[in-house]
Amino acid sequence: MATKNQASGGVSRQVLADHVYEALLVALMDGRLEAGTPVSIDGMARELDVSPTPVREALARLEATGMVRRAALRGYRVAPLFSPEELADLMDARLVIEPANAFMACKHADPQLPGQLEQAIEDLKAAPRGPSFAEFRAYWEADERFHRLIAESADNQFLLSAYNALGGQVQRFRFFGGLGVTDADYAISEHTEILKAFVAGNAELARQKMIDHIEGAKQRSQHDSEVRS
Amino acid sequence: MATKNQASGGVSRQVLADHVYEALLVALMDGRLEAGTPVSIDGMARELDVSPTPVREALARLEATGMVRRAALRGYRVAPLFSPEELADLMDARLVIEPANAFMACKHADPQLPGQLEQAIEDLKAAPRGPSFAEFRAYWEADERFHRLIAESADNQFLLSAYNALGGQVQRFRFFGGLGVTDADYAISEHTEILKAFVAGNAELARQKMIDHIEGAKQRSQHDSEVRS
DNA sequence: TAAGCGTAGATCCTATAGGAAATGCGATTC
DNA sequence: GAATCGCATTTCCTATAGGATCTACGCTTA
Repeated sequence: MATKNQASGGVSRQVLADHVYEALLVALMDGRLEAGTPVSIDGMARELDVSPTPVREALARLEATGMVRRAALRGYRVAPLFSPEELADLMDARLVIEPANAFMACKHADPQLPGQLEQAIEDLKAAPRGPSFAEFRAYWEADERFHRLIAESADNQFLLSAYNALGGQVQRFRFFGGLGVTDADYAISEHTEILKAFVAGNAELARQKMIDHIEGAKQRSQHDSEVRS
Repeated sequence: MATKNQASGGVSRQVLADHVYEALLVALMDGRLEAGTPVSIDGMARELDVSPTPVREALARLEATGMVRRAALRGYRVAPLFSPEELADLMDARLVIEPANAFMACKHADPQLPGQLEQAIEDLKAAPRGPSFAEFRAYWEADERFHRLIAESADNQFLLSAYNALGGQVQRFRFFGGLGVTDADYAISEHTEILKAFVAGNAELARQKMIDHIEGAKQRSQHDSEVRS
């Protein structure tokens, strides 16, 4: 996410910290690193066959996403999975931010946006939905891209930061580790409704459809939580 | 901000990275590190007489606040000051998040909250307002505490994260470097209005007063931007 | 005069080593 | 039997060193 490979070149010896970040992300999403597990800097360095320095930097970045937590002089631990209450809180927070994003993005009326949104929906339809992160990663990225496109088109870097900070956008998908994606059909349908509002240029409708979508996701996530427990 | 000193002990040998973080923060707020200036890891390490490792970690944390930006293999640079347009965007983002915080916080009706808010207002009145960060730091902290108390009382960790992510709460005050605080009287008055709504337990009024406050701050910040340019 | 190249310096990135603190376990004592 | 103390191991934190890359400056050449 935060890293981007430079366009020119090709191989472009990537920074090690990026590899470590990626490896930790996959491990977290697959559920291999369970909630509460301590993440030893030295240990992880041995496991990935690198020095502790890039591991330290990768963990510092991960901490900002909320995936791990740091206690001074005690190291990092994997953040706990969301409780149903926290998941509901996350959706409430999204209900504050994302409808506003949709409204503003629709106001700006970027002519390229509808096409990009449609592409994201198509990718969502095509993506596999298996239980391992390697499988549902494409789904996650398509879903994320849809919401991020809207957040970016709102053209307000701070709202974008706020959206990013929710982070739960990432964490939410940790639930799918070992389960697979469960709400694809609903999500595709609701995304399409939002797209329609954008095509029509109806900002107020876009806001409302976004509300509908997130409230739907909220209810479905509650159901998933109960299944898992 | 993000760091907390452990309660017991007292001296509690702080982590060096925290000192570096603090030093960089002060330098940024005072305007000693101007926008666009490269922040050399090795150079900063020499200047602060530490090794590059804690500097690297401090910069990684600062990057998450938006105060500095990192280009892979090229190091860090001080993020540019906000343009008037960006400042307006920041206020628009606050208008999305903070009124919702106020509404929810008032709904929760923590009996301790009004007293704490009043204390924050009193501190705001008492704080000096000079042009250097050392002088107006107390003011900044009292203002920050007022808004943060409300954000925390909303009792939704994600909205709190979103509020933190704005970060502009910090950056905004970079404008006061060399100028001093300019809108203290207005801020105190508006904060008091918000407090009244909390005391009355009127959530809808709290939301509205927060809107009034931020819109006021928006207009005043625009004025400051013009003065500075 | 302007453009291209090469070298020197600075900087980033990674690895390694060592001191300090924290955790865990066993022995001792009340 | 339970609690406390002490030691060993693990882990974090910081410093130092070296290789790789980028930047800047001066020189050569057309």
